[in-house]
Amino acid sequence: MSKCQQCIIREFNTLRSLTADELKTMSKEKDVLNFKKGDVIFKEGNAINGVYCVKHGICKLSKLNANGKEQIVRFMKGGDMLGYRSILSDEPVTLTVTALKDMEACYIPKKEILDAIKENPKFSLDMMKTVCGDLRDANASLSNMAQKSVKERLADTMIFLKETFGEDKDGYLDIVLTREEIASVVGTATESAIRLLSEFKKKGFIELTGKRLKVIDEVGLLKLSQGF
Amino acid sequence: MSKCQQCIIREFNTLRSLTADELKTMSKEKDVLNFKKGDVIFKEGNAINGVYCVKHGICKLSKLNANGKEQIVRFMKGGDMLGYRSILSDEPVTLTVTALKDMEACYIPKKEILDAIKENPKFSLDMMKTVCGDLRDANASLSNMAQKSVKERLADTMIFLKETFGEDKDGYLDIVLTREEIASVVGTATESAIRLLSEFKKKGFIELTGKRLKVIDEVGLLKLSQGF
DNA sequence: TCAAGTCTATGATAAATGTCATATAATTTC
DNA sequence: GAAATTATATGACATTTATCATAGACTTGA
Repeated sequence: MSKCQQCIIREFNTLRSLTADELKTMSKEKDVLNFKKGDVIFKEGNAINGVYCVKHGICKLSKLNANGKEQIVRFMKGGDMLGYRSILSDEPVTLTVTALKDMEACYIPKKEILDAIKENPKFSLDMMKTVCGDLRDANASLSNMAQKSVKERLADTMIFLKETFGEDKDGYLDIVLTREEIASVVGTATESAIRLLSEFKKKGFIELTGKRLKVIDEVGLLKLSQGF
Repeated sequence: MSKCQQCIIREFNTLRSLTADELKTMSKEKDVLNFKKGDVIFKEGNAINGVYCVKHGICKLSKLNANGKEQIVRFMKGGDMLGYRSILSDEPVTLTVTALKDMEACYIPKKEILDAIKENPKFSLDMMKTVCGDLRDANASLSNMAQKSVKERLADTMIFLKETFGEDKDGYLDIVLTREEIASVVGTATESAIRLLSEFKKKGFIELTGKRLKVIDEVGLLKLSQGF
């Protein structure tokens, strides 16, 4: 079984603040889980008893609204911690998490995290920074969602996906989404997203090959996202 | 000078987890500040070196977007803590805070808060719960903003204002907002907000007397907010 | 491999929302 | 308290966005 102490991904998240001893106990208590593309890791309303430390893969965090439509609230990838909000606030999860690529994640029981918070102020503060960062981003998204047009938001999304997930050797985004999922990030109807993607392609901002997507003119997209 | 130990408001926020000793030091270090309606407490981009524990009054937290429009992200009232995100993540503030009513708030230097986090795990965990709660709310707002119509969001806002700020003896909401501010909460144009308020009034959901606002049919508004 | 299902694309149209113009009401300032 | 400013209200219209319909492309599974 892999040891947390040797896990590289740990350097990218709050677990970096743990002591060697704490890591050892965590390593003993953790489970290594695998998920296939499409697997649901947990669902809105579920009670979970641990956090998931993502090693590889990508997942989406979404909320189902009254009329059955999915709103993607954010993505997570290697290094991110899933479910910490629920654990920390001792509430059921409020988002559904679905794998978008095959994933490997370590399940760390609640107790380990809460103990570490009690014992290790550095970890505690680091954890707070993570939540605070998420909160800052959520507020920024809220403001954008409220005030930008669909076109501007789609441009934002293209840039965000490139910056967050990078490109493969051919320059295509290293994340594959359906048009419906793109629409659900942007907060619009699938048809509207499709239409605007075609427009972006026509204007030379992006390239489309099936579901594969390449950002060609990031500066242009940036300008567009700011309303020019 | 008032003592934190005897402050009732403290019972409503994370400071309730502090020990008597911690409260004593905090009391010594804090400043009591007063703000008039309209005063800006801090601005997007400012560096602050402490948090504000609100005793009385109401303020709005907003973000200015590229085209100069204000987006109200949330409100705070007695018991809430302002600026903690910036302190915890050691970043400038990302929101502008403006008093909507005369306010009294205690300014607590950063050091006191960070020390308490290091020393007192209960406070630390309580603090985390607060941030996590804010994050949950922000995600929910994001999803609503993306998927609900302006009319639905306005209905939500009316209910939210009633639940959060209550009513005076005449049944009017205990918060006074301009139409522009209402629009800025909902995320729409001022004229659209005005039009829909008139419609709500005509349909008997609310009563309008100048800026004073009364919710008459909360159930009706709730149904409307869910798309009926 | 083909049939069924899903996804993407696009036109036509409807509905929602924003913008501009204008008028009146309320508030502020001198 | 009158003039100036700001806030509210509403009409007319433009623009954006959603919805419905249809068709072809792509996947998937028997």
